[in-house]
Amino acid sequence: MTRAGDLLRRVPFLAALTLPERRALAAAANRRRFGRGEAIFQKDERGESLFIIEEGSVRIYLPSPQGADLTLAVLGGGNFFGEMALLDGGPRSASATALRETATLVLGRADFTAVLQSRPQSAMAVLAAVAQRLREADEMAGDLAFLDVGGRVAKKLLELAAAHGVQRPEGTLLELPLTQEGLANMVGVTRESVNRHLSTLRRLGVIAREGRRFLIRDPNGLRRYIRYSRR
Amino acid sequence: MTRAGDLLRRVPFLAALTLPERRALAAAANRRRFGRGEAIFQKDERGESLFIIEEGSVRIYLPSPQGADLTLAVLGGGNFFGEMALLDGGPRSASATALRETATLVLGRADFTAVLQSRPQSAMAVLAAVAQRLREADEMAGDLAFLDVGGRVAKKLLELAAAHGVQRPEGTLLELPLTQEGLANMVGVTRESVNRHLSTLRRLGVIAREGRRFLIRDPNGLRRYIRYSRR
DNA sequence: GCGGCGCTGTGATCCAGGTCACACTTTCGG
DNA sequence: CCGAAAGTGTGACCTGGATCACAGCGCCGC
Repeated sequence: MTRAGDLLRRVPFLAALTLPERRALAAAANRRRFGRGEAIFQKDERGESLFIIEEGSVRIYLPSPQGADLTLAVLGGGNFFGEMALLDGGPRSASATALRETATLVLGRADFTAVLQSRPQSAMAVLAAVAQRLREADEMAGDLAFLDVGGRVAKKLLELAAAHGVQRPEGTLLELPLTQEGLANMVGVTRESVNRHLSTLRRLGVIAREGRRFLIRDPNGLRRYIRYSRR
Repeated sequence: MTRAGDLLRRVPFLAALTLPERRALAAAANRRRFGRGEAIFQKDERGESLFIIEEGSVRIYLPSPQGADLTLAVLGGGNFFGEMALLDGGPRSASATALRETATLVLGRADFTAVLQSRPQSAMAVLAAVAQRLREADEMAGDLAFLDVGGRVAKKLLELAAAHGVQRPEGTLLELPLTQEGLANMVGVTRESVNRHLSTLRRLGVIAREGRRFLIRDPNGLRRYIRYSRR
């Protein structure tokens, strides 16, 4: 219980609650753990719960009728997801799976809405978070429409660097181990195309491989690689 | 003022306000009119206001560094826009222009947040609306990643039919006059490609031109035309 | 320490759709 | 009512990226 209380204080939209309120919420919530690769929910299911990530990481994606799918977001500890079905009453708009061993707190609709209704600050924080996500979604659509594959790959690498980068003397190292297939799903192309662009970027000395992670030697090289070729 | 009061009652997220509150809000708001084609705001500007459409219609779009741009939404009377910059404090995430003579009510940040903070119902309604938009944005990204041009065109026609369609004995007529260029900007392709797909759809007897509008003879034909070819 | 499986790298091929160029038609303002 | 401007239809061409098909490679588990 104490652990959960601690967690909840670090979730922005619950920060406004008093300690007893957070305790009560933690008591009301269920905990669920998911193994690496385990599905949390599927697009189009009905959904009545909000998930808060205690520990681990979760991939939110649109499944494609064909094999491949499109990764919309990868979320880590302190983040929440699954709110959309609760807010607008529709079915789940995307699928979610755990990328590794992940622990979550699960809030039912009633508890979630109760918080939003009683705490204007919480509602504002959720509003800010959802607006932020909408912003990112629109940007993604723009990238798909305007950038060619090379540009999308380069831009995604920069984003990942900003989110998960660690400074090193030789450049920025991307923490999270990422397969080319994974990157391909983030930018909506085939693995082979990603491979070819990474090869040329490597040849240009812009990036390098460090085991299963990427080292970004020259961020400006990446920026220059973003060409608004299409339309 | 009375007019504005009437309008405000029809805006979902303000429905919870009492009449005097709506009057006060209408008094606090400015009114602005925009001519056909006039810019309302530009992407990346700072924005401190929310717009409520009294009458007219507004196109929200991402400008492309090259000429073409991507239309994210076309909004009509009773809708609001410009909320994102207010909610998350960022710059305008897209540009907006009036498609025809349009009258708006403009709410400053303070008035908007005051309503959200004092009326849980209003906050919930805005939350639902924003969630809805996020849903649509994600779907758009999925369409750009998964559908070929023909599929995107067909799907967009179906959406437009649902939103602006009028039943006719021969099929569904799309109210809003729409140029091929306009349609191309909605699905992120060139005007020429749209033209070719429309031609084959017409040849198939699925759609027909009725002056500047479209007549959809066979919605199922459109549905069949949506192929998840890519990836 | 070795066998296998998941990842990476790359060539060959094909085609959807972008680009350019131009003629025809409709619409609308003066 | 006429002329310009906006919108439509189509051909020729070219190219980015998908698809298919393997060949190394390295990491992991037994």
